[in-house]
Amino acid sequence: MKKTILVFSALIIALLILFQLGKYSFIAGDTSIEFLIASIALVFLVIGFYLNRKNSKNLVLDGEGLDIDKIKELGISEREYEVLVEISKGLSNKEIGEKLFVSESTVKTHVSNLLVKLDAKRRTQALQRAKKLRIIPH
Amino acid sequence: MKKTILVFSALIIALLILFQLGKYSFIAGDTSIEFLIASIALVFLVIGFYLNRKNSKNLVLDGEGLDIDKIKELGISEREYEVLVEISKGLSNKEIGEKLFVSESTVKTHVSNLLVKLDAKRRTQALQRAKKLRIIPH
DNA sequence: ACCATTTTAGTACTTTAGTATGAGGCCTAA
DNA sequence: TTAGGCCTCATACTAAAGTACTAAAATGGT
Repeated sequence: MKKTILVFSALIIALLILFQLGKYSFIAGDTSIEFLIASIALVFLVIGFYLNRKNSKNLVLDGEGLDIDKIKELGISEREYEVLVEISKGLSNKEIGEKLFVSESTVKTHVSNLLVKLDAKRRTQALQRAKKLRIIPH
Repeated sequence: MKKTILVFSALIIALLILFQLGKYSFIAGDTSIEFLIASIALVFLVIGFYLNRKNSKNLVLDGEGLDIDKIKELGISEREYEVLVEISKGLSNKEIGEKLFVSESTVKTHVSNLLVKLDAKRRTQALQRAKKLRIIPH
C-alpha cells in the first residue's frame, strides 16, 4: 500500500522533472523535441513494466524468514504443520503417512483441518495460501 | 512469436503517430506541450502494463529469473504452461477450464502431459519440480 | 498445399483427495 | 479430577484428480 503511494509519487516527480527539462532544452534549442518524446516514452514504458510486475507478484520479502507467530495465530498444530510441509514437497497422503509413521486416515484428518484453517478447498490452494502467509518456505 | 512482432510494430506506429500529432499541434500552437507529454506518458504506461501482462513469460526472466529455455527443453507447450501456472495458483481442473475457456477434459489432458514432462505423479509434485527447475515463480 | 504439432474434447476407468462422524488415548491447566 | 486440545485411527461416503485411449479441428512453418 505504502509502496504504491511512493511509486506514484516518484512517477509524478519524474514527470515534472522531464517536463522541466523539456521546457529548458526547447527554449535553449540544444535538444530536439524528438529526443524528449522518446525519453518520456521509454521512461513510462519501463515504469509500466515495473508497476505491473510489483502489483501482480506477491511481495516476497524473503530471507527465509518464516512467520512462526502466524502459524500459531491460525491455530495450526505442530503435526498439522509437518503434514503441510510434506504436502509442499509433493507427497501423497499415503506417502506422508509412511514418512511420519501414521496411517493415511490420520494424514487425511490433518489435511482436512489444515484446509479449514488455511481457508482452502484443495491442497494446492493451501500451499498457495501458506506461501503467501509466509509460513512455509517457497 | 508473430504476436510479439505485431505488438512491437503497433508500438512503433503509435510512437510515430504521437510524434506527428505532437509536431502538428506544436506548430499550430493550439495544443500545449504539457498535454502532448501527458498523452505520451499515459499511452506508454498502458503499453508497458499490457506488454508485461501479455508476454509475461518472455519478459519476466530478467526480474524473476525464470528459465524459459528449460520450458522448451522439457517440451512443455504454451497452453500446458498456462495450465501449470493456474495449478500453482491452487485452482482445480474445473476452475482452470473456466478461466482458460476450455473444458475440464482438455485441462485434464494438459495436466496429464505436464505430469509426464515434469516426471511427476501428482500436481503438487509437478509444482515442486517446476519450482526447482525455475520455470514458474516461487 | 502439406506436414507436424498443438489444442481441443470425449468416454470409461482407476486412484487420490477430501468430508463427516465417532471414538480412544495422552497431556495439561484449572 | 475434569475439561479441552491434540493425535491417532476407522468407516463410509462424495468429489476431484489422473490414465489411457481416440480423434477432430486449428495453428504454424516449409
